[in-house]
Amino acid sequence: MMGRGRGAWWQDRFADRGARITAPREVVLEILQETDDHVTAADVYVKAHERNPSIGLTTVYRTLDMLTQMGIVQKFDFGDGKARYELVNNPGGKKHHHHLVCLRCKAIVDYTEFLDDELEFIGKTQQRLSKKYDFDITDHAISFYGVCARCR
Amino acid sequence: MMGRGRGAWWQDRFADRGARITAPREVVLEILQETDDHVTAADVYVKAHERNPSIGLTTVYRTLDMLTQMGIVQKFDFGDGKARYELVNNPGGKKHHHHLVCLRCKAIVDYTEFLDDELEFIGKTQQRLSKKYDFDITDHAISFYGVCARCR
DNA sequence: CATTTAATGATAATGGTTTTCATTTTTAAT
DNA sequence: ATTAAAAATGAAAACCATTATCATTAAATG
Repeated sequence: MMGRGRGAWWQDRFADRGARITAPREVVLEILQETDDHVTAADVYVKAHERNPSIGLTTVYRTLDMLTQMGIVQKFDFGDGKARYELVNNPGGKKHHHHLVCLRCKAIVDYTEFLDDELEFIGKTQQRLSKKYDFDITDHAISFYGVCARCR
Repeated sequence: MMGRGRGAWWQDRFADRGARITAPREVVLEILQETDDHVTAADVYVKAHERNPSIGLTTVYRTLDMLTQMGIVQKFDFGDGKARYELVNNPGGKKHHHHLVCLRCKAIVDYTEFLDDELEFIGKTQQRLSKKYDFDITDHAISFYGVCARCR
C-alpha cells in the first residue's frame, strides 16, 4: 500500500542512511503521524512512554534530531523556549503550511492559503540557491511576524 | 539627518510604546547597528559591557526581547542552542536577506540574491494574510534547509 | 554462534534564559 | 526644585530544555 514491501514510507530513507529501524523510532514516527500540532520533545516523550514505558526522553530527543537532519521532520522555535517538531510530509495528515507568529503573545496561526504563488516562487528560488551555493535543499519555511488583534 | 529632532530613527517607536530611552538601550541599539552578523545575547553583552561596565546581561536580554516584540529586531534560532538577533532594517548596514541552513553542520548562508521575485510574492501574501487573520504584519523570514557540499 | 557496531536509557551535567528583588533612574505631579 | 509614582536596572539565584556520559542491550554481519 505504500513504498516497497510492507514497510512504511520512511523506512527506505532509514535504509539509505544506514539507520536501524527500532521500536522506539517506530513509536516516535507513529506519534508524529497521528498529530497535527507542533509538538515538543516532551509531548512526544509522554505519548511514547505511554505506549512503551521503556522509551527514554534521551532517545526521543535523539530520534527527533535524526529525523530533522534527514529532512523528515522540521524543527521550529517560536520563541517560547521549547523546540517544536512536525512531520514535513504527513500523508493523510496536515498539509503544507506556514506560520504567522504574534510577537507579543507568541500565538501561532498555521495558514495553508495562498500557496499557489508560493509554489512557483519557492521552486525557482530553491533551484537557483541550490545551484549557486551547492546545497542539497530539501525544505523551506516561511514565517510572517506581527501583532495579532488581541494584542493590539 | 534622521527622523525628527536629533533622535535616531528608532526613538519615535519607543515613544509610541511608552518605552524610555535609556543608556543601556542606546548602547544595545548602537551595537546592533554596527554589526552585520547574527549576534547572540552574550555577544551583545560583551560589547555593551566594554562601553559601559555597569550594563548587565539581564538588561541585554530584556532589551533584545523588547526590540523583538517591537519588530525592530528579528530573533532566530538556527539550532545551536543560542538565539541570534539582528536588526530588521539597518540603515547603512546589511541589506535584506534570508537564510540557507545546513541541517548537518548548522552552517548558515545569508543570501541576498533573487529577492525581486520575493518582493512581489511576499507583498501580496502579507497583504492577504494581514486581512484574513487580522494581523499587523511587520516582518517575515524565509529559510531553506538542506545539506551543504562539505557535509555530503 | 561469535563479533562488531549501533542504539538505548538512567543519570548527571550543561548552559542559555528567566525570575527575583532590592536599588536606581526617569517621569510626572506638586 | 521636591516629591511621589512608575519604570528600568543589575546581581544573584533559579529554571529547565537539551546534551553528554557511560554502562547495557539490541541488531547486523560473516
